[in-house]
Parts: sequence; C-alpha cells; structure tokens
Amino acid sequence: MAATIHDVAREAGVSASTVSRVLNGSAPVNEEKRRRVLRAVEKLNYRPNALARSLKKKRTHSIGLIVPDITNPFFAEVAKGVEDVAREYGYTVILCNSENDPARERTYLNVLQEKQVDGVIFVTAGANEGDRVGRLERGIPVVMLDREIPGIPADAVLVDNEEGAYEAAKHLLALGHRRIGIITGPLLLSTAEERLEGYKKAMREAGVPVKPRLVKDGGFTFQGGYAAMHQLLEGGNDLPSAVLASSDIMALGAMKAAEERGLRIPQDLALVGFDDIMVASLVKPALTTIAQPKRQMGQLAVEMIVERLERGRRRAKRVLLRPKLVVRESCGSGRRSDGA
Amino acid sequence: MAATIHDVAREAGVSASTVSRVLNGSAPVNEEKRRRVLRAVEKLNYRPNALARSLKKKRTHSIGLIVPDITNPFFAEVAKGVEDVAREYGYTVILCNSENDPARERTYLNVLQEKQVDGVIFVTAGANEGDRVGRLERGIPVVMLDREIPGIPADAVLVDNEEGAYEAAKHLLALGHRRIGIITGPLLLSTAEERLEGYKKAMREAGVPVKPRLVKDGGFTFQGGYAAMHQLLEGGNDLPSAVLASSDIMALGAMKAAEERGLRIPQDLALVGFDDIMVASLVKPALTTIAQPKRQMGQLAVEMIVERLERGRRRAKRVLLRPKLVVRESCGSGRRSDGA
DNA sequence: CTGTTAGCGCATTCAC
DNA sequence: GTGAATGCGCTAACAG
Repeated sequence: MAATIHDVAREAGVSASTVSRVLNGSAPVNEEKRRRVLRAVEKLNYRPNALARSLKKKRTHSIGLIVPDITNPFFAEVAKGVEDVAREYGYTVILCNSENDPARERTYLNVLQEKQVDGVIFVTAGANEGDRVGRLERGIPVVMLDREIPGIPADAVLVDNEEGAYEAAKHLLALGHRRIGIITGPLLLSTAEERLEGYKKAMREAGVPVKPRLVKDGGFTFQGGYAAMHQLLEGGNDLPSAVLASSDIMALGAMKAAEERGLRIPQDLALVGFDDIMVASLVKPALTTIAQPKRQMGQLAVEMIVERLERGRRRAKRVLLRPKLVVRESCGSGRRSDGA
Repeated sequence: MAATIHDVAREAGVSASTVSRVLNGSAPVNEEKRRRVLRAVEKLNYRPNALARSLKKKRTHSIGLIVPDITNPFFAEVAKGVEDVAREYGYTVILCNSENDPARERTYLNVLQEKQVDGVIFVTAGANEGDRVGRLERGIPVVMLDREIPGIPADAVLVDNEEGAYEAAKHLLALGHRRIGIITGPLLLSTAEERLEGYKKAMREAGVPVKPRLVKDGGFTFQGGYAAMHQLLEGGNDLPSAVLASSDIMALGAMKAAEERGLRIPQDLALVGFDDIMVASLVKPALTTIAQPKRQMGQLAVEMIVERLERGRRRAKRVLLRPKLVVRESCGSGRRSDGA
C-alpha cells in the first residue's frame, strides 16, 4: 500500500499538518522537524495523493482537450502546443478523440466535468453543443479552438479563415485562373463556411461568377477530397483549371484523384491547400498552402484557461490569428496551359 | 456551486446513501424513492464528483500514455488506438509528451503516480528508467510499448523488429542490391538495435559483409535521416545502391537528401522505410516500407492493463506482433504499387 | 511554530 | 430497504 501523509507523520514524529506544511511550504516549520519529515518522505518513498488534494482544494490541475481526430496532423500539432504549455504551468491534459461523433463529444463533455477538470479546450465536430457548452461554461472555463459555436460567450482561439481562403483564391486569380473550383469542409463548421466565404469574396472582387458546380464538399477528409476532386473533374467541359482545397488532407486526396485522371499538377491543374501540415512540403509537387499557427493555437488556448484560473479574468476573449500563404510548387509559375 | 449528493438527497427527501444506491445500482431501492432521486438529479443537474468517488474506491479510471512526440504519425496512430479502447472500457487517457527528454519522462512518471492513474502505457525515450519503472510497476500496471527496458518484468507490446528489418533487407537483396546502407535509430533503443540486427542477419545470410561506413544513426527524426543520407552519399566511390531507413520519417528525410544529390529513386537508389505511416503512400515515389500494426498496438496495451485491473492477471505478458512488408515504388521492384 | 479538528464528496459498512 | 456513521488522504482553520 502506498504511504500516506500520516505514515510520514508517524515516521517523522510530527503531525500530518506539519508534513503538509513542509511539503507545500505553506507555513514555516522548525528546521529540525523539517529535516525529519524530508527524511521520512524519502524513506517511505512517499508521493502525495493528488486526488485527495484536489478534492480538498477544488483544483485538479488537469484540462481536457477534445479533438475530432488526433491522427490528423493538424490536431496533433495543436495537441502538442496544448500539452507543452500545460506542462509548463503544471497541468496535465486529458486527451479526448471525438471521432467527429456528436454523441462521443457529449459523453466526453460530461466525463470531463465529472473528473473536475479545470478547463476544456474544445475543437467541436460541429454538432449543436451550444447549450451543453454554455452550461458547462458557467462552471468551467471553455476555450473553443479552430471552430466556433455561435452565440455562446466562451473564449475562442481562431484563425482568420476568410482571409486565408481569400488570399489563396487571389493567388490563383493572379496566376490567371478563372475557372477555380473549391473543395469545402462540412459547411456546418464555421471554419469551412468562412473559407468558402473568402473564396467567394475573391471571386466577386475579380468579377468572376461563382459556379455552384465548382463547389464541392470534401468533409475535411482525405477520402472526401479525393471524391470531390473526381466530381469536379467529371463532365468533359467546364472543368476547373485550379482548385482550392479547404484543408491539406483534402488537397492530398484531390491530388491523387487528379493523378488518376491523368492530370499533371501544376501544368494541367493548379492546387492550393490549407493548414500547412508537414506532408504538404514533402509531396510532389510540394503543396502551396495557407499556413496556420497550429502549435501557437494550442499554446494560446491553455494560456487563456490559466488566465481565468489564476488571474481571475472574467470577460470572454476571442483571439483571431492570421494565416499565411506559403507558395510552393502546386500552382506553377503562373502560365496556365490552355491546350494541354 | 455544483450540486453534491447531499443536495440531491435533500431535494428527494432521502439519505445520501440511497442516492448513491440508485445512481450506482449497488443495492435495490424502493421504486417510488428511486423516481424521486432521478427527478432530483435531473432538476439539480447533478453530476457525481469523480474525484471523491476515486478517492473512496481507489480507482480513477484513467491511464497515462507517455510518448516521445504526439506529432509523429506513428505515435499519433498508437494514441488513437489507446484512446479508442480506453474509452470503450470507461477509461480516460492522460497524454504525456516526453519530447525525448528523460527528465520530462521522469516527471511524468511521478505525476501519473500522484494522480493515481490505474495504469501507464510507456513508450520510453530510452533513458534508463528501469528502476523507476520497476518501482512504479509494483503499484501500477505498466505496459511498455514499442520499446523495451531490459530486466524489468513489466508487460510489453512489441513488434518483431528484427524480423521486419530482415524482410526489408532481403527484399533489397532479392532485387540484386549488394551495397546496402542502413539508417538506424538511436541504438540505445531496443527497437533501433533490433532493426539493425535484422539487417545484419540478412546480409550475413546473403554472404554480404556489413560495412560500418554504410551504417549511420539517423536518430529517428526527419532531420537525422536527411543528414545520415547525405553522409552515406558522401565520398565518390563506395556508395550504396540501396538504403534501409529504420523509420518512415527518416526515409522521408533521406529522400530529400537523395533528391538534392540528384539521385533518382528508385532508378539510382532504392529506399525502404519502416512503420508505414500515411505519408508513405502519398510521397512520390510511394515508399516501400515495413508496416506496423500501430492502432492495434495501442489497443492491446490498454487491454493488457484492463486484464490486470479487472481480471486480476498477475504474470507479466509480452506480445510480439508481426510487421509486414508493403511493396510500393521506392525500390523499383517493378510490381504495382499498393495503397494499403 | 504546531497539533487538533473539521471537512472536501462520495461509497460502504453496520444497525435497524 | 434505508439512514447514520465512518473514512478515503489531504489541507485549512483554529487554538495554543
């Protein structure tokens, strides 16, 4: 059986409170007793029970992280940022994979609450968890990350998706493209919606009409991007000369589809992604994309929770980060081949 | 303030014990009171406090997962497997990124113990944590994953690395290569050591001497693989015609280096990886590699912990999974590439 | 400075 | 069936 604070107290010939005091430095303790306590701790290999402490102090020093899929490099990067500063502040992170399943998301929200986490970082799968989050939020700090739920006053760390997609589309337009397709994410996600908006805005400004036929939902997955690209490439005429994929993963799927159709990138088709995950620079041609500060997003989210917890901030805060166009090879130099 | 079991008891006009009984089904309760309790729970939006329960029951239903780097696709896949079955069994997972830092690893081992996790899944960075793990292991089930620490009786989920590397090398030999280089991981990791062994064994059997000059440590990182390949390619003569990289990440780095040297893969240089992460099938040429059952490894690890916890297993168990050669394009075998 | 007392919120005897 | 009492291991008053 693991030693308790009382065992240590007995071994050192002092009271449990004294042991607690030396271990937490919460009050001055006679030097002699202090040494005895430390020795006893050593001898018994004593480790305080964090459960008991948390129960008493009403602080668990743990935060929950809910993501749709940890194997998605975007979320893995975010998670790393989260874990990293959480550790610095003495917090532990509970990893929750929602698998894009609203039910699972809901379950986790409850579990985290029961486990008394000090805060939650929530990348929602888009289900309408507004009520639940709102209710939870009254007791526990919640930071929405990457995706917003409209109408709740929780903190949020977001990227200016409209701006990002706008830049991406403008890049394509500047290269002379006019028939530009877009593979969107699920439009119930603010993120996907905003990227579509940015695309439309750029098209509008350039005086190019947006054709519904060139807008396909790729569900933010590799498979979805693959299927969407095939759809875009169906029907002999009216084909896009460029495609904006709303995530790198989808861009990769799209690339595979284009390849299967015998299209060369960038000669026959220009392609832009979104996220800048590591693979983007590794594939051939290297993917031009909109980079997001993934690591930083995770870091900021933790800091926002700590601010509320340790510095008592009350007002909701919303951080909007700027994405950045990274030009690589998948859009070519700008001369679009008309004939090929 | 969150409602407690006493609030519910008062609201329902019963004792706290009764509330506990209906919530846990631990004893029969009068139907009428039962309804009243349930109603009260609803009304007060009561959530049991898992800390208090855990303190009492000495079970937290949480397990710790220590990995070197969650952004490494290999570990992300493992983590997904872990999370997935942990959730099924009602466990929560605490994510710990050691960043390959022994100090951090040590800290996490302690933190997990203090948080009273019911088990630990440990992918060690290779520091000699034997003592610590051994001591911990006496109180908490520990499963070593992917990497072993010799001499401790903990459970382990491993892959037959020697066999995998042996197959990889034989593949290269069968294609007629004789000057085969290897990029290893840090040799203090059992994993890296065993892969090197497999390579040597294949070479020996083929009667090809192993030249130290063709053995380079790539540290299991992209950068390391890149640097190692540059070293292998230095010095005009005595160059390898094929290279076995002990991880896909390193293979990718190696690919970049080869490219910089103007070498075409597979025409000028054959390359095999290890792991079969998603990117492997996406790069060009698609990477021939040794696939590991990543997801399954995570799943098994959790099951081994649950076995000890809920079915009282005592004897240490060691599972050795078989890796599998996946032939794609990077060795120019002429066979069709396969998507896996 | 230090020991004693009193909970944190729950599950579990133990009587009734 | 059910309530009262007890304690999980710890920290925080409260007296000295």
